[in-house]
Amino acid sequence: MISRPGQGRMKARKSMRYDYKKIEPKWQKVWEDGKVFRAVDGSDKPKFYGLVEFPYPSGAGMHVGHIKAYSSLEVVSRKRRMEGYNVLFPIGFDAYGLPTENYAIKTNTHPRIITDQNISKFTNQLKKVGFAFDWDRVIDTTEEDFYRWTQWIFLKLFDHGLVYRDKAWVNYCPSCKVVLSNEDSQGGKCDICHSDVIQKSKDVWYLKITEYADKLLEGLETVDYPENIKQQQINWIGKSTGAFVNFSIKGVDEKLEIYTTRPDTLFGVTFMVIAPEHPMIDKYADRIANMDAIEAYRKECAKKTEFERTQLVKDKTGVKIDGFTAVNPVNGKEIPVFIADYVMMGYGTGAIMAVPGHDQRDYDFAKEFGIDIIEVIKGGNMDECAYTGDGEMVNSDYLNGYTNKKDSIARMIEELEKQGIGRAGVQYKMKDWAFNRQRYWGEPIPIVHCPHCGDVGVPYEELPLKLPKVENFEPGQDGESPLAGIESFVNCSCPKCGRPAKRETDTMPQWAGSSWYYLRYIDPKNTESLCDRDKMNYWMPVDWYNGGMEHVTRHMIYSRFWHHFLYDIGVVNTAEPYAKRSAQGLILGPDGDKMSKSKGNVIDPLDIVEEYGADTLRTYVLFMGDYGAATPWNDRATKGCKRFLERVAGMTDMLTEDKASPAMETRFHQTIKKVSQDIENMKFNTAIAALMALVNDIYDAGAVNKEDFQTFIRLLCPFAPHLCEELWEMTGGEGLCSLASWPIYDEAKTVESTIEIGVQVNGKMRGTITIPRDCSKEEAIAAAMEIPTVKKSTDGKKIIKEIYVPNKIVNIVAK
RNA sequence: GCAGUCUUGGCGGAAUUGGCAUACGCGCUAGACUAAGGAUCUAGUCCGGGCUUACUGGGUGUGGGUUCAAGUCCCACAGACUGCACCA
Repeated sequence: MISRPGQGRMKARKSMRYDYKKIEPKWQKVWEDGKVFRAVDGSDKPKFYGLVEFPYPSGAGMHVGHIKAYSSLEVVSRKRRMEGYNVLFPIGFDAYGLPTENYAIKTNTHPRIITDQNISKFTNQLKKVGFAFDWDRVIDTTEEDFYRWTQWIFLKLFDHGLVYRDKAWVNYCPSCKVVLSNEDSQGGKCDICHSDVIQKSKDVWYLKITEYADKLLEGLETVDYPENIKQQQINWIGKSTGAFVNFSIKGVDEKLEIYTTRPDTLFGVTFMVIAPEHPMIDKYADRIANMDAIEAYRKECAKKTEFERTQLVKDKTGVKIDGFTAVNPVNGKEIPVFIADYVMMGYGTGAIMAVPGHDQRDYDFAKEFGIDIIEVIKGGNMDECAYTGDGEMVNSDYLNGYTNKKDSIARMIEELEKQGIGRAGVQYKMKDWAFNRQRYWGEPIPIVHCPHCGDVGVPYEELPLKLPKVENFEPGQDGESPLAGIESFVNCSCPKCGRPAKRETDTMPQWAGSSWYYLRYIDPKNTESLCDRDKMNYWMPVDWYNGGMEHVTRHMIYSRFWHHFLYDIGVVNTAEPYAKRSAQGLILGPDGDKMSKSKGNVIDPLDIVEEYGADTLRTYVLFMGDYGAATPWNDRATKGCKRFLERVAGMTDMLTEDKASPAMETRFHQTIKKVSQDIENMKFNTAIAALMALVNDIYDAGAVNKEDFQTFIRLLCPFAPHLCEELWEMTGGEGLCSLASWPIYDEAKTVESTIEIGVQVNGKMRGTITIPRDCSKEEAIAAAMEIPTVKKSTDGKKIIKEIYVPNKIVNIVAK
């Protein structure tokens, strides 16, 4: 070890050397003026398309969470560029949305103005952190030349029969006055304002995403997503296989169709239940004797939010329909029909066959209403609860004796089809995508309602259908869109017949623009198509997409659906848009709670940039913990990262022309390997730890070869690029550090010639030996036996076994 | 209820995938430099015993198992988080 340079001198120099307030703006200007991070079209180089979820430009500005979300691919992209790739790392703004509109209403300012202000605020923040985005490709989903193509895709979907309009029970938010998709109303709460969602009958535009359910499932097998993300998408799509069965209704010429995953339990059916909204009730209202009671029950259900409906898991309620009964098609038995709110209109056919012996909900209901319970699968106790396990089929005629569920289901479906009373079928939990919103700040839906021709698409050449400028953005009465009040917009002529017609006044949901934005980055200024085909062939698919776990089901499934559709109609060149997906963990407040304005624990990234510098911020958000895990913010630890960067700057006092020692050379090669691999595996925390450890070793050595120092600078550059540019320039590096080559390691030089390994006796550590790498067992055992403590603990004992795992461990088993 | 992830010092977290548990950082303790330190540097820091040297016992949520060897694999239990949820 060499003694350290004089401390006083170091102190003075260091503060001068690491003047982040001077360094950071300097290099940001160099990068921007030189368009250093521009993606090049028509390059011969291999490409890398790194995508981060573009932000919603809220008035609050950025959050450290945004910084963490972008930092991963920022580092990967910078590394790729240094490795010689042509990199596309773009950013844009997903700017349509309710918060802006609500703020506009509150402040009586046009959402356009607010959006522009917020975008410039975000842009300023992003630039101050030094992200290597290609600023020539910024997109904004609310701009005409962008949403023109969002509308274009909608029209293509419409032309291909994937858009339909229906009166439906929808999730409706009385506070936002808007129809919500199931995705936007989870838990019965509005995703935007968190108030209770109610059920309302409305005109709804649907996109037939269910038609793509199987393709979305199959596509998952071709992409590199983490297992938990795949699983979430699989659960969301919720495919189940089973059968549709028709039950005839006594006295009327009507079949009641149900869906079941266990058709083999048909002999155990003792009643049926239909959803309160089931159309059959109104159809036969005149034959139902207790219509009053049924109406009363329906009213009660409508009052309940979906959340309340799903909360009452235990107590089953319902009303027996007094007017018709059903017939079990396999045994001719007459069974009662109930309405009950534990059956949902939105899944299957809105009607079920109830098998109380083998479904807990049906069991609870049967107990409540005193209905027979028949055992058809052996193994449970019908007096206690429903038996949902496997077992031998009983009381089931031709199914008796079957013990395998697969076989009995197959046999039953065969019978159903033979007798013409049912068929095999599949169901999805995922429902069609409710696509309209009664709001101003969104893409107008390009449809004209003609009294003669019906719903007609706006001609493609008339796109964009511009969002008109209005004075008043408040939703109209009964949740009508603000656009409904603008006569000049509403009244038009039918594109087909030319006669007077009216425009659709609803707008698209926020998910529309984000469903295809990644394509526009490839060719943001194109006026002829949404993206040039050659450019697409070069850049697509997105190589790596990072974002939040909260977008894994909604945004990602919607955009995969659109992309699959565009692929089917020949617009894009790949079936799947994203080859690889990763997700960052949350940054929690210093108190360990989720950051929120109301808790007052939000960290503003610009405060950190001001106090510690952008490089410290960037390094800390990646160093703070496992990238995928939620980690609390720690201001002290932030300071630790700054200390590290100061020590890096301080190394310029130790530069020498002397060659590094063999040991130090090994350390460098090890670090290059470690950092390179860790970045690929998103283990940024250990990559930074490895850099810190190397700095510690260099400080211990007291000197560092100048070229080695430049190697170090290049490794650190993706994390702390401003400082590294400065040190690169200071040490006479050619060009920009950001464009320098990524260091390459020599595998042979990553290993020491002699290594220290542990020695155990009976599995207990007794010491270590230093031996040549890959040395023989004899040599290692002999060295191990020389250790006094090993001698002592084996003394007088018989050595039964000597285990030597080369370069790992010696274990001596003695008795 | 179903599915998935997880539980390691005072704290955030490492552990090349079965081979020296606690790397790196924070904090803390002592010291140095200071007029001063919430700056910087040095040494120490899993818990306990020990002539504080040598050495030694215990230790990765709990209990068991496999193995020469378990934070890592298997079984059971407890707890935390995330997503879905009367999905027929």
